[in-house]
Amino acid sequence: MRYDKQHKDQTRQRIVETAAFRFREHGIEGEGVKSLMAAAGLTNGAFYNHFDSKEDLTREAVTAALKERVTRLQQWIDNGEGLGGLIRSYFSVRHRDNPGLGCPSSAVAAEVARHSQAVREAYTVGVNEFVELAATQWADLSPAGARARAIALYGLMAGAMQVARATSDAAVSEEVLAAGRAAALELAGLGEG
Amino acid sequence: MRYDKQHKDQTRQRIVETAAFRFREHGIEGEGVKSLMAAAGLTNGAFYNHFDSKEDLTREAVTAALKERVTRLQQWIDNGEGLGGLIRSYFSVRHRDNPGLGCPSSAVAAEVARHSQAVREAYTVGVNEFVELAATQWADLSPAGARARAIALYGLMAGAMQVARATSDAAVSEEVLAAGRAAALELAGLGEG
DNA sequence: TGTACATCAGTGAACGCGCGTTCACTGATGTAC
DNA sequence: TGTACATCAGTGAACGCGCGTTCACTGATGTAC
Repeated sequence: MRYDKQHKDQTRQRIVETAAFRFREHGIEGEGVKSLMAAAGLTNGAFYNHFDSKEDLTREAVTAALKERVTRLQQWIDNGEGLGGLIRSYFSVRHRDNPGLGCPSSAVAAEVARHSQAVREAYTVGVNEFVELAATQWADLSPAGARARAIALYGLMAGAMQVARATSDAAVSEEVLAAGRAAALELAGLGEG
Repeated sequence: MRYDKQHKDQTRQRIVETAAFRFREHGIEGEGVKSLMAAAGLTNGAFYNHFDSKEDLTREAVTAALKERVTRLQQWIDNGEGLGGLIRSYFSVRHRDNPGLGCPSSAVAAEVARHSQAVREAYTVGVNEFVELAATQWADLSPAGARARAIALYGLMAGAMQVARATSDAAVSEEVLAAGRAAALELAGLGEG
């Protein structure tokens, strides 16, 4: 079969998005090329028409997932809810139970740390963009102070979400979400808000 | 060969400790039974004299690693440094660069979330012990308030450490450590301390 | 207008490899007699 | 005291399986003439 002009680009994009989702759900190591391609509606062989290696795709998927999160934050800012909106949506049961569409750091940061320089650079760029945008939300702080707050908030969110997901006891897990939410709002200057 | 009475227990203990170290270094999925046993000075076949499965060992290794962290915190409390000592040692370059002996949550929490109920229960018990002990360090708060603080502190530490490890840029990584440290000390009521 | 050929995204079997697990075997030492 | 046997932690080859990757092939459609 022969395809129209944008077909290959669309397919590639679909693979990246599928990977961004499934890597967050199953871990990067836990998601094989064959099952990933099947989820994208293709067979394993086609993978290498699009990417040099799984590592190559990993880099792109990390970039895509983090870029999507920056867009999401921008939407919270645009609609006036700002960090409060982000934080409340972050510490939700829905987010906890759906890692595939959620925060990449809470899903794969520990794995990224063990990946190649290229993947880690993509991660660093993406996180930095998020932090830079979030830092604009502390009007009363110096740029450096706001950036430090944004980094701490980011770490708190990613870490607390992981603990909430790893916890087997439902009550403890919800306690973790609540404690994380409260501390995050406080960090954002929205305490008791 | 035949061995003295405690030999088997000692070997088993050595395997658990080796696993607790190597799972944190390479991830649970990233550390195979063969290489793990070699690191413990044995061959792969002996593994099943001691454990039913890798999952079984995982449960024990998670328990052991978290128990060790509780002991470590108790030492900080006993020597009078308390949470400040813990936090400063946590956000060190040494801890960042040596995950094998460090915080289990920053290394394998995301993986634990994808493991069996038994592993997640072991994780929950261990984290709970740590949180309970840490919560004793907010003398001025209610038990519930102190527990929420302890949980948030724990999440912040685990998450920020992961971001610091995944970051490829040395300056950014150190910035993450510093921001995490400052926010953690503040959460502990030791701001500017 | 009709036919032969080129294109190329996608197929699916196969590669070597490492995984978790199984199992027949080893061999140093304790015990039985 | 000496010999035969039992014990059992550990060995290492082998199992089936899924991994990431390679590659000869397919076949619908565009292009050449």
